[in-house]
Amino acid sequence: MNKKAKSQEWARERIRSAGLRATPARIATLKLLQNSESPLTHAEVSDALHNLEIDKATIFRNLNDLVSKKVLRRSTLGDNVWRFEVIQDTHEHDSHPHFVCIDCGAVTCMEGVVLKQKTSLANPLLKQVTEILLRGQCEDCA
Amino acid sequence: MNKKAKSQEWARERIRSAGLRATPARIATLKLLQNSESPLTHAEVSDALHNLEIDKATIFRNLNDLVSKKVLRRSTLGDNVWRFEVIQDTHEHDSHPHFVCIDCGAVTCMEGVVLKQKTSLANPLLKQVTEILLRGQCEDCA
DNA sequence: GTTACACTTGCAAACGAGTTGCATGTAAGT
DNA sequence: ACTTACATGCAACTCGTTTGCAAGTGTAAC
Repeated sequence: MNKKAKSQEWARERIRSAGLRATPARIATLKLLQNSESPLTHAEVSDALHNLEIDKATIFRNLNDLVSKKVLRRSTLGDNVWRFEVIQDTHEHDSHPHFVCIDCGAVTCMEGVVLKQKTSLANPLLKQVTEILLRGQCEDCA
Repeated sequence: MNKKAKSQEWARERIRSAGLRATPARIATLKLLQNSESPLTHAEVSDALHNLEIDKATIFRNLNDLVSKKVLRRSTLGDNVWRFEVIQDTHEHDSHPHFVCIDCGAVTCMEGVVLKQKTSLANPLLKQVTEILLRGQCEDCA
């Protein structure tokens, strides 16, 4: 099996195992994001797949569906535009903080960082934190 | 001078010293944000001041003007909506972490929480963090 | 292979945040 | 009080995103 067919099959399997139907639009979207080095906006995805003539609403729906199935991650750089990237299933992504570069959108995992109370007073809210997100400039963009 | 008049005078002075005219809309906006415990969106400001019947374009312009004059801080909390808060001119006006409820969207400021390295290894990325965002369920939604 | 149905799509219309042009109104220095 | 540069109200507009609905299509079961 050549590379292209492999990527195709990978995308197909990832979508199906998420409980979604492997439609051409979804496969193309996932392949595109998987091969991209940084998160892409809806517009960028739409643009890259223009030859397939997929409706923008469909792309939005697929991106959001894949996000809710934990196949993609959706983040914002502060420009009021969502960006999407494939969640690599190498390790558990819920437990550690993520760092989003506000310039390039790259998301990095920060295993070594943890939250601490400044005072001895326990903050009840801290117990309910499900995600920690740091925003700033990554080394490449600084 | 009573409390209300004091707050009014404070807002007036802060706006004027920023080089802007102290109009009723601006004073009301600044007073509101100063008395608020968490950053507010444009919609929330607009809603709170609805009895003054200030146009939404005016509120947007004022918020942005106050941001560019460094009176307010504008931040995005992951939902693609700008939120505004007064920059306190006390010695430590570092930005503090924000807690966003993933259900109701409520925002809480977490002054007492700080990031720490788990290991002794310094993470160079930490120095470039401009915003810390915690996401989870607030007490009301839990 | 055919069938059947739930899931997807395309289209268009609607939505919400935010911006802009322009005529009118007003804060504040004189 | 007068003047004018700055602010406001209004409406129209942009842009990203969502939604309702009818038509189309994966896919599991035959």
